[in-house]
Amino acid sequence: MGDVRIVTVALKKPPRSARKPKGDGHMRRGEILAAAEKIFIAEGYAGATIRKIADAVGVSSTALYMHFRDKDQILLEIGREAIEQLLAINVALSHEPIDAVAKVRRMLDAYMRFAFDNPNTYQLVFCGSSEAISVEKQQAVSDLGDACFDEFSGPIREIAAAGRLKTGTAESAAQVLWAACHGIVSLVITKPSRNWAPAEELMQVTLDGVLHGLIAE
Amino acid sequence: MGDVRIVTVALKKPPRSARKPKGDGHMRRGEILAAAEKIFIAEGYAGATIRKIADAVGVSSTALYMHFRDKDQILLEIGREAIEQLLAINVALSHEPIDAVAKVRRMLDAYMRFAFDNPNTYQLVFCGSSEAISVEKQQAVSDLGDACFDEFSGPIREIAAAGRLKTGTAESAAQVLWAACHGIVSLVITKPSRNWAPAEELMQVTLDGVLHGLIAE
DNA sequence: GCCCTGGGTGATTCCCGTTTAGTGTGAGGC
DNA sequence: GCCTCACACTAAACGGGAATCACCCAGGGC
Repeated sequence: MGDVRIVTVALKKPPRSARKPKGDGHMRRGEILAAAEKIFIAEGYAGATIRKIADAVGVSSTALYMHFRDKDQILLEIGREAIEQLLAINVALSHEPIDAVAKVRRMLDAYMRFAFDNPNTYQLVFCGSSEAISVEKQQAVSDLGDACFDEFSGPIREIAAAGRLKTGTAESAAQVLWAACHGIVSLVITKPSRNWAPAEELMQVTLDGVLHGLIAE
Repeated sequence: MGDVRIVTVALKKPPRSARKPKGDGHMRRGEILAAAEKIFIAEGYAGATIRKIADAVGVSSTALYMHFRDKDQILLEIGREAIEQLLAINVALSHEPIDAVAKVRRMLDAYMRFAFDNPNTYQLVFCGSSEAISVEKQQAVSDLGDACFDEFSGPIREIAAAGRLKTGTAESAAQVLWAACHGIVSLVITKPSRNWAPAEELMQVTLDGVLHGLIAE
């Protein structure tokens, strides 16, 4: 066979019917993540099955296990990347020269908008979309979540140190503030059929209420 | 086998004419619910499989489909019964001769305690434990949830009518108040490995914060 | 006594995530 | 230029989920 020419052509267009050629290094890994993310965003955790992802990549389902330990690893990797963005936002905000309360408000606002923009990812990471994902599997994502929370609780500790906390400790106040925002976005996401007030209004009422309720002027 | 006596006793039972519409059927349904509830409370949605429930009842898995359309119907029925209790509490509270704000606080307090007492049921009903449960399947449970929310938003409307709402409308305020409580309990339930402040403190800070934040003295 | 009915069953279907055993291929030593 | 070997890849299968099918059988109505 005149292999030389065929090989150069093959680099542009892999043969379809035959076996899919090896992906160069971690290229295949990226392809899998891209396909999985698309399906996951469109159809959620249960809808993103191993076989569907494999078909989208053009590869057998077994091949996914060459690159990821199991299904959860694929989806958690997607979640990890998304939360890195959230963390980046928080880090950026934490360095801005603004009042601690404004910082907290903008962080929580960004958090809620992130949730509304990435509902399936948000559910996966913060609602235990599938209760079956074990703790150690979630470790990488949980650590990032902790990092986000740490960025967030920095300004809260400032506020607490300034004696401006109306109730609770810095820790419980931070947890409650976070939870209030989680509450509204998770409910709106998981129960879209209820007739909610407009998202903007809900976010604003939540922020106003909870900040004025916990933090003194 | 000395079964004769037992049989004769059983024969006395049917008092009504025609085919017995209840008796066996109704009993079996109750048995299934009891077994399912036990397993569901212990092992959650994914852990309560059709086969496990059927084994616990001592019946083939197919038999469950004689009494329930599918698995979700069984578990949603359990959820429905639980929420009826919650609704009863809310109704009772709404008739107490106390201040509207106190009413709201006690309702939300009861709500959070209910969630902590029935974590799996709470997840099933309020966290979309399995995102795959379609809207119309949830109808019965959703209606009860709406009834609870209506009981709760009664006093809120009173408060709004008295001009004591610091921000938002009666509707958005009610949704935000509910969501704040949902947020803290759902996070604590689904992420038990995080180091949370004590549940009592979280509940109190949530209630204090959100009520003072949204409602004027 | 017959027959209809309805709860009950084992086998089956389809899909899921995951595993096993085997195959084609390309890079590297000779 | 050939052989070898590691490895990306595959088909097939496994175990276990939900749900369905065709049948079975005991009892009440006639």
